[in-house]
Amino acid sequence: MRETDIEALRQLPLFENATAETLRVATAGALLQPFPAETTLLIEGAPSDCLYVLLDGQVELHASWNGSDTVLSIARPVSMFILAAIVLDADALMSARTLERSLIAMIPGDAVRTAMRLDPHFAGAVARELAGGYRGMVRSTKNIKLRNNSARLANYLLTLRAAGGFGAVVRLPYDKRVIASLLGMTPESLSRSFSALGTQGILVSGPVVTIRDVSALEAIAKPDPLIDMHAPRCAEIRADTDAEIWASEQTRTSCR
Amino acid sequence: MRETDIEALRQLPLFENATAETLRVATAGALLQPFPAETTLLIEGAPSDCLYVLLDGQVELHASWNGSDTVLSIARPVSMFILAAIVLDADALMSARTLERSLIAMIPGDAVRTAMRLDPHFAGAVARELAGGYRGMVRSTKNIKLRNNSARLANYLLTLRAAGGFGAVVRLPYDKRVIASLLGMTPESLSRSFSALGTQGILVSGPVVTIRDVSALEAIAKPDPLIDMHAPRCAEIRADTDAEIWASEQTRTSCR
DNA sequence: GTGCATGTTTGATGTGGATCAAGTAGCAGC
DNA sequence: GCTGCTACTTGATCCACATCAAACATGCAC
Repeated sequence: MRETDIEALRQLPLFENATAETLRVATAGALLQPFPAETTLLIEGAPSDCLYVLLDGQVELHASWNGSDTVLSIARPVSMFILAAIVLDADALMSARTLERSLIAMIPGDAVRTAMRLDPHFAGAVARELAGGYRGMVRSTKNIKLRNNSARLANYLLTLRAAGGFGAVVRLPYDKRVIASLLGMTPESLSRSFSALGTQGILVSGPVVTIRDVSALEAIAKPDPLIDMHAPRCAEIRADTDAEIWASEQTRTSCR
Repeated sequence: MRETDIEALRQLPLFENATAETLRVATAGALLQPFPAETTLLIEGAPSDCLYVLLDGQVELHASWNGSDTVLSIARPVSMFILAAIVLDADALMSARTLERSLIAMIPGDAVRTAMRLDPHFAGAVARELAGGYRGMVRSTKNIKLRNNSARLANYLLTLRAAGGFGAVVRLPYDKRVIASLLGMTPESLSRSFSALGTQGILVSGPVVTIRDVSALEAIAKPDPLIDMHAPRCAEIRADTDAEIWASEQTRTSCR
């Protein structure tokens, strides 16, 4: 990777405050590579050789069992994935697939682990990143175990609205079938849940959703700060399951 | 806490290889306290003041939304909980409640974060612990999103069997209603799932389950190493969601 | 434009599992 | 023993959601 490309990695909270030396060690042997859409980068069960950093595009993280498949998270720039597997040098638990043409940095796992050993501050940053990811998964589990399809969809729309600056119009960031799987339902059920929301002032036109009555939507969603990320925010969502980092960052730095 | 009590914390992978100094810093101001059964230690949404280490007993980690409640994990000795919240100095996402009389060490969060800053090796141990917890949550999410009630129960029984040395008889470690919630179903459904397994050579008598035909059970469970922890193991399960650590440890040390 | 693939919606139907309700078993206290 | 409490089971019913199937849209290749 070129020097300027490596600097791009500083957009990650993980490398934000890293010393030049740590960044050099951590990214030794890293590659920057574009991938076409619909490309499988990693299959679950495979050893995790390198940490992936998504610089541009979209990557779906999914898993399968017994012939069926579910989307666990979607990475959006700039974010990384399979950090946990890298830290433990373990097999990946998810598969990764590009949804669109994506620019991805691949950092050898050894380099990351070496940097953790050498730089306590970096190891701390890794720990905070993983803590955020863990909490994202806890939120996701609560979402799935406690809420029904309508409530999950309603909260998802509120999350998008918050991420998009609280406008009345939100744009669905990926195909509805992907959203359906992410929300733990079938595409048919998502479609029906959308039309059920039609009576509550939600208009859907392709990927564009218009929210005419936020309080009606909230009445269905019953949002909860311990599950959702609807709070006013400064940064964009980077991935559905590791959005915790900025949430705590934000608290500390008062949205600056 | 007394010197000898602090040594007990070394049973945690987190402190296993910590220097005496790090252990001293990390546990500064820690308290050791017994709690009666059915005691709420922590309510979700509360600031996480200290890291809890369960030395004896059982603690249920649960969460609620809109009047309903679900068990997310159960901590068994020796394990810790709410590490992620401590690392980020964030509000707890789960409530914690003792299921039986429990002996618990409470370590101030500041001390843990200070130790992370001072000792890179300790920060690395925290990162590995969190990585294990994250992966446990990923497994749990896959379990819930991909499998039905029967498959979840069947795999749960296989997990207990593996943890108990692969004997034909396993003992349910907690009340069935707790297991039901942990597995994401109602007590009624758990009861019916158990009786459905009766035709497959599973006998249930109170907390004792006899597995007469493992392959029949496996045919229902379709166990998957990327979801379950059925593999032969040396250590006991410490908690349902952070059992990943020993799995990787074990790989490295060949079960020694 | 036509043709074809892919994604989405709509309709009909089925079912896994929740809910509601009653009954039973186990156990502590007396 | 009896009483009361709690956990669990069993039965009847219901409903949220999945499944199956067909129609409909959208976009692209040509």
